[in-house]
Amino acid sequence: MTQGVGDLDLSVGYALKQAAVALRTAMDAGLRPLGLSVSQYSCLELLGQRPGLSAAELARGTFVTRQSMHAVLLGLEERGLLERAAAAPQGRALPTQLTQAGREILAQASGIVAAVEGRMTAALSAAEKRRLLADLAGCVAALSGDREE
Amino acid sequence: MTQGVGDLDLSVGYALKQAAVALRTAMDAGLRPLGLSVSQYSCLELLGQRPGLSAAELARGTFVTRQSMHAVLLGLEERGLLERAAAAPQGRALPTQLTQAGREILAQASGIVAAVEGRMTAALSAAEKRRLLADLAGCVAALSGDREE
DNA sequence: TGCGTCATGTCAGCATCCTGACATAGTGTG
DNA sequence: CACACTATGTCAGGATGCTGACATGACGCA
Repeated sequence: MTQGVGDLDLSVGYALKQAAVALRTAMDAGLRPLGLSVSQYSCLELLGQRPGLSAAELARGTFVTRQSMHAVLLGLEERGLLERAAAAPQGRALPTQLTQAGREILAQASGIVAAVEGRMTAALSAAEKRRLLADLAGCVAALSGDREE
Repeated sequence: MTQGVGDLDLSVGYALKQAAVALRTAMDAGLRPLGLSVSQYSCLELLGQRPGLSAAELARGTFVTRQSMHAVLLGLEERGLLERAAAAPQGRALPTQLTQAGREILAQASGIVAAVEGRMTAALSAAEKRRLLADLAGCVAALSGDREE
């Protein structure tokens, strides 16, 4: 046993990586006119949907480390797209909110990204989309949670 | 119009990114004992299945740029895991091949990665796996090929 | 033959993201 | 109260990947 990976064309992992790269590339190209990176957009989008999140919460929501999110936040704050509380109202977490400029650029970016995602899933019916979502969620759960058995 | 992305939990792109990150993290953890990064493993795996590929072909096969692959090849060559032809037998492409040491470490790495992928897709039947593969391939095709009609 | 185009290898610079580490604030436990 | 533990923000260093650029070799076309 201890068989290898086998034909790459039959590997879910290979296809997953390919799809993720294709999506990231398409988003990057679409967002470039706005001067936003995918990471910056992800941060804005999450913050737009859930105002007041802290840096650590934003990091978990965008699947990066606190340190990476910290750098992203510094850039966005310098551009005036978001504001961070100067002092922590509780604990050490500093709540973050979009500024008016941030909301405006997010609206544009969100439309662009929605178009990209729409193009990506155009060939899928609503039911197929839900199925794909469920499959991906299952893969995530299988990888992150259970450690042996 | 120009609606935004909407609820992230219903976004295929969000789930795709999450799954890709989870897979990469799991592979990274599994390969760390061997001293291999995911990029290095990807290169070795592709080279093992298709010996003699050039750097540019390896780059396309692992979804990175030629420049990134160049750096990966330098590291693997220095470790004695692969050999590159000194001169180009045709054109400028330098064919690359695994050394014996490369084949040995690839065998171990491939087993580890296969186990990770197996864990990821354990909940899926063979038919569901094919369906997921087809869906992902469809997403890639929809994003990469057609530029407006 | 000469020229334009393309693919490849390579160098330089920049952005992103990671691990490791440290200080601080809250919480639980003896 | 003292101590351990966790969560958060932040700094430092290194690894990785990208864009831009340049030179070289192969090919097609006039």
